[in-house]
Amino acid sequence: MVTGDSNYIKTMNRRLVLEDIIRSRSISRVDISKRTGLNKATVSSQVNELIDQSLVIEKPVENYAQPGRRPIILELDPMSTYSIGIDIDRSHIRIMVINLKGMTVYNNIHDFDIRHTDALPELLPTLLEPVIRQYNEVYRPNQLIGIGISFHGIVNSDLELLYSPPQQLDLKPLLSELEERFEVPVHIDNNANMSVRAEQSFTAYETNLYSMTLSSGIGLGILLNNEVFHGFSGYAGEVGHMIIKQDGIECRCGNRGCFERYASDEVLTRSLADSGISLVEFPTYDSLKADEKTKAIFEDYISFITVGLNNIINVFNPKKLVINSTIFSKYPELLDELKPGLTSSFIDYGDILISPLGTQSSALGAALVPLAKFLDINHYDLNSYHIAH
Amino acid sequence: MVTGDSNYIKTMNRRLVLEDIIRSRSISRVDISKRTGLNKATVSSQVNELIDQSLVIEKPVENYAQPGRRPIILELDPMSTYSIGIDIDRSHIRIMVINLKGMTVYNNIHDFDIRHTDALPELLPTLLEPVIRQYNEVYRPNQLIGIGISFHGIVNSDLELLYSPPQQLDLKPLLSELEERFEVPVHIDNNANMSVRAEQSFTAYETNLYSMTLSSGIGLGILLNNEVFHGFSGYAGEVGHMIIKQDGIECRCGNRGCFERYASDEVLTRSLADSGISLVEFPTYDSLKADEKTKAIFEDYISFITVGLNNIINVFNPKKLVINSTIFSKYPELLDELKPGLTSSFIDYGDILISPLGTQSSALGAALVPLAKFLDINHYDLNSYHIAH
DNA sequence: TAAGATTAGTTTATCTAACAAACTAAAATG
DNA sequence: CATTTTAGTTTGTTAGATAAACTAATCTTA
Repeated sequence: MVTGDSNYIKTMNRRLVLEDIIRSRSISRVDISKRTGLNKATVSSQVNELIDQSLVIEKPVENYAQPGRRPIILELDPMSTYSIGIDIDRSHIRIMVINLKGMTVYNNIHDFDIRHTDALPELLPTLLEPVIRQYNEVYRPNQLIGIGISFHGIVNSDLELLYSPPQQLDLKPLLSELEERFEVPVHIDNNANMSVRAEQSFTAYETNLYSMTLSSGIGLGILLNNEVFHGFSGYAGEVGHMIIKQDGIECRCGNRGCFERYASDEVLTRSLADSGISLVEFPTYDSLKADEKTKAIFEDYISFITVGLNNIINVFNPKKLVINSTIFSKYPELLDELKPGLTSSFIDYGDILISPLGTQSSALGAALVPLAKFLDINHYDLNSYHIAH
Repeated sequence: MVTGDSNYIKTMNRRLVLEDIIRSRSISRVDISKRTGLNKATVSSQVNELIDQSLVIEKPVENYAQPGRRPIILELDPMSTYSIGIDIDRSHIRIMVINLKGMTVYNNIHDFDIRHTDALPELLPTLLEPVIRQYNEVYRPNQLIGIGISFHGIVNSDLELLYSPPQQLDLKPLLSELEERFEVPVHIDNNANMSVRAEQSFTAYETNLYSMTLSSGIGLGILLNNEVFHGFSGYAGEVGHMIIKQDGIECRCGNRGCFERYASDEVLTRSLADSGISLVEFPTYDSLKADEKTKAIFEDYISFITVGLNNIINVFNPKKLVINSTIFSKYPELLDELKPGLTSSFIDYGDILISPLGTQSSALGAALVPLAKFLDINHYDLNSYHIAH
């Protein structure tokens, strides 16, 4: 059992200091002391250890006109370490490299076929090898601190991947292959779970945050108390399989009337395609609504999304919820049309946002996991940073 | 901000010790040391303070045949303090008194009419006065440590009660009236939230636990990390207003097709009444299924409950979920008929239980809140105790 | 029944890390 | 150039955890 001793409080206070440096971007020792409530001496000793560990660097302050000794500005050392995030969806593999400050320094997409998922233990090292070789030169040698992988399927507590059409894959061989090859920890999780971490770090910092991801299916990344909520065996957040219509359309899961059979981006795209409309050409929202048929398709889509959101909101009463959807990114007007449907007497929420990270969110979130583990911090609030895409 | 210092670790370790004494019921200092990992000396000093505070008593061990010095058995002092829990539903007020060990020492029901909710600031003191006078004599004087009240409606973060038909009541006058009159803290919450605390303490100890309460409406008490999850403004767990049928039956909340319009105990009871059947006479389940009409009513009920449970399970992936329902208590066979409906490919849960606490759970949970606050502990695991009903 | 074995709980000395207060450092101000 | 101001460091104190040595109390066995 975890007990309280001197080691415990030291780790705890180290975390407070480090989290504050990250959140503030640039901050002096005194200000950390004021903000955290820790004694100046405590902050000094903690900071000096962080500098010894090459995590934090000191910078002289510029344009300072107050009397008194100038503060020494503390920042994360961007040249300290780097982390790799990988997102594996049905047709692509995205590989991202981010530095300690969460800045994207590499971002590349490879074609992939979900049917060849079992080839990943050979494919991934091949793709990663040149990337790692390159960044080991940019940074101090061997400063890769970990790899995070996002899968578009359930990653259960036995480290198995469950995906559609109902199929199961043991991920342990892939993990050990990568961990042995590159000698770093490898973290895996579902894409919605990885996304919500990225949204917390880059979009909207909340200790409790929810990220609804609409693509081929619908998943909800749930962040409670700065931690991804996985449930008892890793199946939490499978909101795509909430039943919103009894005896409705058949779903791959075996039930009928699942939310994702009505409101996923894939379903909408297919409905539009059946009417001869492609969103690739990016028609304006007004032009789409001009056509009676597509107007009806969008209205249906909105009404189903509203039902799902209504259910999620009634369960979680979220302060903030982020929607990650290509359709919503293209047509933010949808959000305004949806909100009037969320006004029943016993419903309440703070804000619903459209993700600015889009399809990059899961790879970004995946890359954040090793960083947070390495730094031993609970949250990684980078909202004050400018993000390089 | 909460920082780590000597005071912090002392409180933390005190909590570990006290929680272990409660969970074990009877335990020696050495065993606490072994179980928590705390040093023997630390446990001794913590325990001695708990004894000084009259929370713990020492007892000689009986029938001990091992060599060596006999352990001194530690237990909570049942005569130390008491707590009051009140449940206010649509037609009754239940008042319970429990001691430090969570044992029920008083349990009484008064008639009440929900339409007179605004009369509570006068009514409650009148009902409580004689109870408190009596128990101040049984225990050391003035050892009431707090009052918890469970309401069958949403208690939001502004301390307002929202209930059906849509109505709003400011609870602050009631709170201050009671706190001034009896000079103890008063805690309020929704009935499902209070219930889930009681289920954790008495039915199934889990750090994450869910309790679905079916009565006039349907609520989900959500316990995450030993804490009731309220969401951003107190509206979390309103699963009764999940929409399970688009354009379905009109609900008091303003939407259509809400879960509780199909699966609440009240709805089933009314459907049966319309067919001339009353459950008060407690017909056997077989006799109910013999009649085609009632059989169909029950099948509908099960199918709707299954949809709601499916949705909750897909969101939370619970290890344990407790159903609190008069119908399920009467006919536990319903649970077996329901489970085959929860077997889709992407669903997983540990166990679904029927509450053994029944209609007492919310008052019990309400009484537990002041105890846990007073003891400054995170969980109150009384599952090893025999409960006196 | 007395010595030895065994286990429970206490006492003592040590250590760690936080803290308060006194200090030094380094700047603007007038 | 003395004064003021603020940042950061050094020093001494304190609380509480720990390990190890101790005392207490009991059973075992010769």
